[in-house]
Amino acid sequence: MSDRSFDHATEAFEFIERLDDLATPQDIVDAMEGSFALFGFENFIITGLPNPKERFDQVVVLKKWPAGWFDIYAKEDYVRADPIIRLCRNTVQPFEWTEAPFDRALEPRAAEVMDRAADFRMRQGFCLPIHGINGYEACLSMSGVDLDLSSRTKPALHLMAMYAFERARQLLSPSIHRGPDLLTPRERETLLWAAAGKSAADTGGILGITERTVTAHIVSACQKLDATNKTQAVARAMQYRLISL
Amino acid sequence: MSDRSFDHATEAFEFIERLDDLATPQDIVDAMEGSFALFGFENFIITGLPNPKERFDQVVVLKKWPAGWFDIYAKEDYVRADPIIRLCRNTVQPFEWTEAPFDRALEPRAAEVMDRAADFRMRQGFCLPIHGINGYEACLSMSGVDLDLSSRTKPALHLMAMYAFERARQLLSPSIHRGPDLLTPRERETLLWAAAGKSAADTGGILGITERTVTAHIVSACQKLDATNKTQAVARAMQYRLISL
DNA sequence: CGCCGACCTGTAATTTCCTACAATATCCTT
DNA sequence: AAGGATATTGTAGGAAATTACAGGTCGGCG
Repeated sequence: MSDRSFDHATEAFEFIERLDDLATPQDIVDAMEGSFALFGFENFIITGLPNPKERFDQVVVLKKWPAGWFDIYAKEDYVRADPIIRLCRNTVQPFEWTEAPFDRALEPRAAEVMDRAADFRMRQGFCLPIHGINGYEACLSMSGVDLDLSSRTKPALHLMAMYAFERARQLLSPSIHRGPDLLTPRERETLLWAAAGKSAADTGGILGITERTVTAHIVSACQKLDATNKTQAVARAMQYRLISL
Repeated sequence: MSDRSFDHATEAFEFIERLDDLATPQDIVDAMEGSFALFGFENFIITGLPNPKERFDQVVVLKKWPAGWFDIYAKEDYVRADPIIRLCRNTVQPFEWTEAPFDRALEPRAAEVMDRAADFRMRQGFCLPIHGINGYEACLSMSGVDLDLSSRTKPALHLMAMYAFERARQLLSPSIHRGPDLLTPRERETLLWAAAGKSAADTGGILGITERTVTAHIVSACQKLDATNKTQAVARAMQYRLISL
């Protein structure tokens, strides 16, 4: 789309100025809908990263998604398979949906979510990972059929998205308390030593407790993280940033 | 500061476009100097966060600072006392220097660094914390005597600073590309399944090879990653971004 | 061609992990 | 005072991982 005629730079900065006057989350959704539409976007969502015990709908901040698609996405738990979400955790820069890699043969669920999204007019997309003080926080993913994505418009969208998210955070701040408290301190500690290559006996010696107790904490963490063993528990804890090396 | 006549929005986006053509870190410094001067800034620095064992000068990425001030700042180790740096670690949003709190009575070193900076024409400032995948990464702090800081110009500066940092990162870190060769495809693959909670036997079934062979790959990866066991190997591989979930 | 590295497989001994069964103590909240 | 979460420890057996031995094919490169 090259024949759209509006000044994306001016639009972006005016959008940001308007944000301060918005009083409710719905106002932000409306403002985003209007401004993003100029770039060809029909849908968007601002969502956090659900840990294994959270449901997708618990971490969604704002959204304008096609009726039905959200229900399907939540019901099928597509957030666990979505290659967009995965790339979000691993990059800082905004990216187009086409840049999120997945293997159709090895990851049928990934292919499924992308294909079904396309059925809801979410064919192309642009995604903006949002990183905070403790790393990955959220992403703003927007999509449509005929997008205006160029090296000139992307920074404008980037800027708009950042400030929209920040405004949403301000308005919703009391309700965004998402939890580093999934794991207890002991569970984090034992996982941390496990990630450092220590056996349960080693960790017991380090922490001054029995090997058996260490195992108990690891097992408890495994249950909370929905992991089948220590290795997966460590991987999950790192993935969800419950521990950091 | 209010009667400057240039279009900050256009300037910001043109600055970003120019960044792609810059080939050396010095080019970026020159470009930043020119564009930031339009807003009244005379000095700026992009610096990482030094851990207790690192010296300040080891983590500076780019800088245009007054002659002498950098030496003083490094020699006095002011980075440990600087209230700007402290606030940087604790906030995501850009802020003015005046917003960084410190207690003149309780923190004489903090007062000292701010006072001495002012002697070098660094009286007012604007600071942008940069958070990456693993949390706090760096900050871009810029300063001058007579700044153009309004709710209209701040987002422009914010945008320019972000993209300038990202461009500098691209130019300065071949370390982003280091790595994918460390592990062989099989080693990555086996670690990936291990991170997914699969046993060696499971992975063997998935990959169509023997449990013994899977173990061999894991052991090989452990040696390369200097890990004592599978769990640590997975943690290291994730830490160094050799595998991603 | 010979060397090297990736890839593949085998046996066997030892260590570590995982699970299932309990049980006690503390702290905090209702 | 009761209930719940956290932290602690025990026994014991089967599953898995780790280590150490040894050997095979294949493709690229000097």
